[in-house]
Amino acid sequence: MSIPHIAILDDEPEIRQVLSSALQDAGFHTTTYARATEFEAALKRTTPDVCLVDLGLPDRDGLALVHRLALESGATIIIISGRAQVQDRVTGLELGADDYIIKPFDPAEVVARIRARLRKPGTQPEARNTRAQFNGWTAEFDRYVLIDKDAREIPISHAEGEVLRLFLDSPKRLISRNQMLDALGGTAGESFDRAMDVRISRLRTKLNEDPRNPRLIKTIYGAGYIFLGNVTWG
Amino acid sequence: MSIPHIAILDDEPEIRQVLSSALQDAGFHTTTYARATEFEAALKRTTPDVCLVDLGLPDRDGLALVHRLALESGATIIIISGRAQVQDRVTGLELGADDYIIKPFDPAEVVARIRARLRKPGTQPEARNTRAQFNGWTAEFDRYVLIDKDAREIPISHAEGEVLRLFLDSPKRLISRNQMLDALGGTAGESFDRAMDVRISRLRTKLNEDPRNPRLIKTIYGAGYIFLGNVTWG
DNA sequence: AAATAGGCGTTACAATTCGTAAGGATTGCG
DNA sequence: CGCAATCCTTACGAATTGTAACGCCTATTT
Repeated sequence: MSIPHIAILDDEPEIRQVLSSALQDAGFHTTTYARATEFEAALKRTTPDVCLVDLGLPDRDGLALVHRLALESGATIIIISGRAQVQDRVTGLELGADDYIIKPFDPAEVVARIRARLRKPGTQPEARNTRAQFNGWTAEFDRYVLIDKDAREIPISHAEGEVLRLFLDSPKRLISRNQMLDALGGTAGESFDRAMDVRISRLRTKLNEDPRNPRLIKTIYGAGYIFLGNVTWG
Repeated sequence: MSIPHIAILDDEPEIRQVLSSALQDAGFHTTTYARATEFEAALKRTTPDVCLVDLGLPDRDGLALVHRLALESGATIIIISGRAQVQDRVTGLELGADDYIIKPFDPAEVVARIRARLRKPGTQPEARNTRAQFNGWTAEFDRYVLIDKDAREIPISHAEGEVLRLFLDSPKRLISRNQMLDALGGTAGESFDRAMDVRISRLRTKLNEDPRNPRLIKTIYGAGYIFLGNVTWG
């Protein structure tokens, strides 16, 4: 499974910060926006899996934005709001929001509610594409093979494939060990992160990475990994 | 779509009454239960679309019930509870609830939250058809025959057919051994899962799978199997 | 009813996968 | 430069899976 992507739209920097770090700790990718215009511009390029929207935005009517989002994107929308009246909540939900969280909130509950959403079938971010290309390589995930520039096929194991798929789903983006662990169903084992090293090591071998100078899978000391290929799916 | 059916489980008659009439006014069918045992008995006959569960039940641990429900039924589960601590909510959501509403609640919000749930495209049970096609093959389950691209008929046994039908019902999805066992009425025998291997092995043979590079039935080490064909029923 | 054939679970053994351990290499910091 | 933390790699072995061979059971035929 790939890493779900959460968009956070809130005008208060502190709240963006709190939510973003809590969600990242929980294994999600996050992107934050301070204004609706930024957010809408970003939506033209890519759709997140979940949108956290603060209704108290200064530069736009938040409810109208929620409504449009719901109609057009199919993403899960969670409103965060200081307005606690039942009528506000009902209106928000009727206009298309999937959930409504009242400030002040506890980040742990936000995480739990997002997890509950993503658990349901049909909301998982797995478009489960089957083939991707990057830097002369082709990966075919239905057969679990890598194909190099000379059309030679190199089989990869399932575990290696899942790691590679994770990278290809989020290229040029830092992926922490924690994110890998729970994206790949880490059994929270004590030394399971060592296993992840090994998986990546084996993958690097098959990708002919030069250990001194890895071109595709780069290690960020103390933080995680980053995949540097130019990926196109399909 | 037919009229959604909401089950209400609460030991206080007044709350049952309030919820039930609000939901009926909103256009849902409702059934109420005062005790978990009643509720569970009813579940054996039919599954509601949404379950409203009060956690303060006297005769059972509500959370355990929620957990079991979530695992087995796939229905939407909404907890209603007087316990307002964040930790309670997080626990309930982690155990499989889809939403968590705190008493005292406003019936209008309950309705809005249920509507928001049912708006999402959910999976519905499909009619059990008798013929399916995939990747040049045709399977006919009334006669238990496989037909290859050259219109040659290959008989398959009942046990093989059941496995194949399971795959065709959930293509491109991981199916764990346990799911197979209880879908096919495995008596959880000690070494009965070995039998499943053999069934699959025989099925693969009839599908002309290359053992080194299976294209249709893929094994995922430690997890189960995935069927990769493009299936159309009918 | 006996004989026969096929379905299917069981067993056993070979092959594969993948985590773990251990030791070496690298990075960051004082 | 030295030390500690982090990371890489190799070898090994436990667990999982594939499949051939065997035998029990049931149904069908004679």
